[in-house]
This record gives sequence, C-alpha cells and structure tokens, in this order.
Amino acid sequence: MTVPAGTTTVAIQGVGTMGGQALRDAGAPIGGPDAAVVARDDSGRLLDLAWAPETDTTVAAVAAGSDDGRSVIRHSCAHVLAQAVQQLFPEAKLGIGPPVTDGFYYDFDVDRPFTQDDLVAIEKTMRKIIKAGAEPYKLELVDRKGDVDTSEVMEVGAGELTVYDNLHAHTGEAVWADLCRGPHVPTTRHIPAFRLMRSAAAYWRGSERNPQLQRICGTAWESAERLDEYLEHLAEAERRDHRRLGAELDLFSFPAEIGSGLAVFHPRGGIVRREMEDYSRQRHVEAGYEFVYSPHITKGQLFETSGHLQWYADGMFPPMHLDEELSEDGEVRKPGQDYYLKPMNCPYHNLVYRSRGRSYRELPLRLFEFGSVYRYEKSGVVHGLTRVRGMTQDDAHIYCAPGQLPGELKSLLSFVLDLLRDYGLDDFYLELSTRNEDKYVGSDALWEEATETLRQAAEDSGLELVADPGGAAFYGPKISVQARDALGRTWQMSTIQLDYSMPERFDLEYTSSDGSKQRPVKIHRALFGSIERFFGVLLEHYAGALPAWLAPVQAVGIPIADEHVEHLQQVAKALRARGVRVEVDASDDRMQKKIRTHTTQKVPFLLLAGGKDVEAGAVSFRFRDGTQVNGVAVDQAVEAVAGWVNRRENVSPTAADLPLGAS
RNA sequence: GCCGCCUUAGCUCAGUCGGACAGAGCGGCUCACUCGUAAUGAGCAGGUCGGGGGUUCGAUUCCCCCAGGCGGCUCCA
Repeated sequence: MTVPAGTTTVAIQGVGTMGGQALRDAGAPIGGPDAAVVARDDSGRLLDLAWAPETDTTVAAVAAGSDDGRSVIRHSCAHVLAQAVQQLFPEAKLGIGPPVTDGFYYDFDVDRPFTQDDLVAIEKTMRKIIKAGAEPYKLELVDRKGDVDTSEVMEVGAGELTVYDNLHAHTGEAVWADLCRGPHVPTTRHIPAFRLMRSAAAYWRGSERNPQLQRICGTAWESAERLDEYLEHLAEAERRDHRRLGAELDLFSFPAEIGSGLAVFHPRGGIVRREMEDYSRQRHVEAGYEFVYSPHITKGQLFETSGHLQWYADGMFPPMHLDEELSEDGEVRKPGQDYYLKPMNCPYHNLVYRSRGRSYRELPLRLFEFGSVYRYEKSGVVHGLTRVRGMTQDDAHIYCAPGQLPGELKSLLSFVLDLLRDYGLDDFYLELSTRNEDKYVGSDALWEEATETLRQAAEDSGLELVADPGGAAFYGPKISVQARDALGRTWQMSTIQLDYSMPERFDLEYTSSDGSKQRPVKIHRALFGSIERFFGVLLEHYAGALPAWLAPVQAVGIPIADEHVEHLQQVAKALRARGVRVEVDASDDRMQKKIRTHTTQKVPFLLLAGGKDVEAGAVSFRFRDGTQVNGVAVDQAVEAVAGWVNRRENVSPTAADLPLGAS
C-alpha cells in the first residue's frame, strides 16, 4: 500500500459537515496524484467525500495514488464507461463494473459483440464525459434506495446499493444513473488517465452455465505518467514473451501437425532444458532422492484406484479401448481394456513403493521422476509453454512415518526455495490451499491435522503466507511457492501437498520398529511444476538473456579478419576443455555484424581477436550490455569464462564485475 | 468448452474494393569485400496466400466447415 506524503486526517465535529469539505479545510491536496478522492473513516470504510457523518468522527484522506485510491478511480471510470456505452448503445443492459488489478471492466448485455471501432468510439465518448469543456458532469451520491426501477438499471449484486446519478454540473439534471455500492470520486475530473484495452466475452457472474456478456476492459491511473509506465510495462512483457523469444532464439516450437499445446524443443532449447534438469538431478541426489521411471500409459484401473478418474476424467485424454475380442456373432468374448495416457505420476510411484515390503528404516523414502504427463486442457486455455497438453513434471513423492512429517516438510521447503534461488528466482511468498468442500476425500480429522502441519511448516519459513480457501486437490491440502519475476509478476512454482488418502487407497504399509504394520504419509512435491513452464518463466524473467550456465551458446569467438580465426580456434579449444559451449564465427560477415548477431542471440561472452590480440596472446571481451575489456591474456580469459559458468552466476556478465586485470 | 479477432516466403509484415507473373525487410545460399566492438555490397533461391467445401466466367480476396494462433471467460490433479 502506497501511503503518500501529506496524508491528512481530520476529526469532524458536528453533524452535517461533509468529509470532503473537512479534509479540504484541513489542507488535503485537491489535485495531482496525492489528491483526496475518497475518505476513510476510523473503522476503515471508504466513503464518498460528500458523505456527512451523523456523529463526531475522524476521517482520513485517501490519495488518488494509493491502492484504494486507484481502485476508486478505476471503479468510477467503469461507470463512465457504462455511461458512454449506454449513450452509444441505448439498448445495452448493465452487468457489473468492478476495479481489478491494474484496471477495471464492465460487463454489458448487448445484441452483438463490440468491435474495435466501437471501442474507439466509446473511448472518445468517455473522454467527452470526463472533460466536457470546462464543465464536467459530476458523479454525485443520491440517496434514493428503494426507489429504483431495476428493470431499467440492472441489479448488480447483493448488499447495500445506492443509485449514483451523474449530474450535469449546471442544470443538476441526472444524465445517467447506475446502481452501485460506491464510493466514487467526487467528479469525473478526478479520473486523470485511462485507456480502454480490449473487449471479450465473459460469463455472467463467472459461471459457464450462465449466458455470456460482453466485457470491456480498461485501465485507469492517478496520472498520465503512471498510465504511460503501465503501458510500457505491458510492452516490455510483450517483448519478453517466451513464445516470441522461443522463436527468436530457436529454442522450441509448437508445430501445428503435432497438435495444440504440444511443444518440440530445438537443439538450443534442448541444451537449456538439459542444464536445468541436470542441475536439479544433482541437487536431488545430494538431498537423498532416488530416481524412478514410469510409462506414459496405463490401464484405467490404476487411476480408478487413485481416484483421479473419478475427479479428473474431463481433463484426461480419452481412453484407447484395446484387446477386445468378439465372437462370430458379434458377442463380446473377451472384454477389452481402457488404456489412458498418464496425467499424473504419483499412482505409479505408489506401485514402486508397494513392489516389496517396506521397513521404517527406509523412511522417508524419496522417489523422484522427471515424468511426462498428458492432460486434455480445454482448447481455449492452452498458452505457450505455461499451459500445455504434454509436459514433464519434476515430481517427487516422499513417503514418511507420521512423526517424520514436520521435519521433512521443513527441510523440503528450504530445499525447494534454495533450488529456486539457484535458478535466479528469489522473491517468494507462500499460499496455503485448504479443502474444497465440494471435492475432497478423507476424514475431517485428517484434513485438519494435515492443514495444520503444513501451516506450521509454512509459518516456520518466515515467508508471507496467503490463504487460498478451497484451492486444495481432492486428496489433501497444499503449500504452493509463488515467485515474483523481474517484472514483478507472480507465478505459482513449487507445490507441496500432504496426502493421507493415497496410501490408504493403495494400501501402503511399512513395518515399524515394534513389528507392527503402519501406514506411511505421502508428500507430493513438484518443484518447477513443469519443466516446460519453468523454462518459459525463466525466459521471461531473464528476457531471453539466460544466465551463462544455462545459455545455449556461452561464448562466441569473433575474428577481426580471417587470419585471426586460427587464434580463436585455440581459445575455443581451451574453453571446450573446461566444458564451455563455445563457437567461433568464421562466416564472411563483417565483425560488426557478428557482434550484432550474437548480441541479439543473447550470448553472454563475445571474445574478439584482431592483430593486437593475436600478437599479445590475448582476446578482447564484449558483453551483452556492450561493455568491453580488451587484451585479456588467453589463460586468464578462459579461467574467467569457465569460472563464471561453473559458479552458475545468474547475473549477466559485464565488464565491471568480471575480475579481469586488463589493459 | 464459450465469445471475438487473426492465419500471405523460415521470421516480421505489405497487398488484392473478386481479375494479369503476389511484394518488402530480415533470415538462407552464392560471389566480391578482410574490415577493432550492434546491420558491407551485389546476385540467387524461396509462397497451391492455413486445410477442405461452396458461390462465381474467375476466389488469396465473399460464404460455410475444420485446424492452428491471439485476447478474455471457465478450468488447471
């Protein structure tokens, strides 16, 4: 929450004094990003500035540029949008128009979807409404509850509703009205900057069983500067869109021949992926995980036992019906079997566990698999690498004795966070997803215990913890790690789920020290979630300029002229011996062109060599940011590059932070 | 799955109000140039205009269906 300088708080004494007047009298700013747009009373309620208390009270100014202030501006802007739409499309009925993150929307019931041209016209009309010459309309609170013809003005929702009329400044005539809870900016002049973004269909009240309305989305800010910053932020997000970078850097593609949501990785993408996986493997070995493998298809029985088929059949590829035999007359002589593509790894791991008797001495048993799974995602949701129909999970299932849970969860959480940090993500918060009352199995007591155990582990981490009621899978609660990327966007990364149900369904046991059979508790844990998705997130986080250890090509030798190629080949050979992925660009492009090419390809180290370098047994460094260090002795250069790569430095190398004693 | 929009060369995009061999830049290939830190020049190749059907004398252009993509909604074990 932004708390602007000069926040004004004022005590109102005497009935009938408007909050806005009191704040103005107390010196609250009336213009600019700090302008008071609404008031907050001492109970935290947001109130119109026109509101007048019935008893003595204290109100604080809510600045335009605060989170609440922006929400109010956006909400008011949504009203202006609705007014403009009804002005241009008198038959349009109104749905709801709330503020949302970074903007607002308003849903309309209209005969036909809005076109691009419609949006342009609507935006123009909105601008007119906001600043119709010197005399803007006022958006004023009119207390006319119970006096509303709801067939005219569509009901918005439950709760306290008031009619807001937009009044003409001079005549006082109501030019437009909408039902709303408020509060609003005192006049439309307090909507300094907005932009309509797009229109799209949306289900009425968010349920796909309801008819669709046409939604217009927009954004609004406390100043033109903040709007511009926001638009630039969107442009930057588009520039670093992993789908675009994937093509530009020749990393992966989605051939239409394969099908929607199914990616192929090209050689360069394959290198990145292999590095990501190999490092993860190494860390898992160190942390006591054992590696297992399981097939991509299975008979349906496995997923009936696990319960997935009951809950998630819609999200699975439909079965192949195999091995059925019919007699001459068409009777089924041998019933067939349904085989399913694997949507989850965990049932297979239960079978690994169950393949022999288990002792308490083996626990916690940590099984890990880079397991490819296939899910029939709805056609409208497939999105680049972040939402696919075929993906590889870095999936681990840990079987513990109940008493081992707290310790295991704690070390697991720090393992997960440490590993994410090693890939360069370091800004996290946790989410605790609790039971979905419509979709769960297991007793209340077990859910209660599992949820509390997870909550404890989450709280011990010291990270911010956000509740996600109803977000759990059917078999148990989960903690998810949300990571913020370089643009401040959050992505759900790792999940840790507790499961008492699966061990029971699969009748998993271990023999405890007293010889009795006991049931283990299972922890499900995905770290990247899906490799593909994590790949996409990292690409966007780094804007394609991957850390050197992940970069497909780590160094390129660029000769000034052909005669310097040989020298660079020697350097490359030395680098290769140290495990560095290096190429020498011996093409007949000019040197400047080569620098451009490999800079565009985001190669972290460019090693130039001309006559001076060859003579001195040196190379000259050029980095992605354009900085350079010339005349570095070859041995030192090789050490610098190899050291940087092997240390898995995540920042982009630049002249300033490379230890090169250069000329 | 639902709504809207989109699909022209490997990539990014012009263009065709239904009519002649469909254009450009980048990329690729060839040749010349051998150059000190983000684009040397010239030439060549490359497209059944996403696929199928329909309307029409004639369809890349209009209509329908399908596929793929984009933006939302819904969903996400």
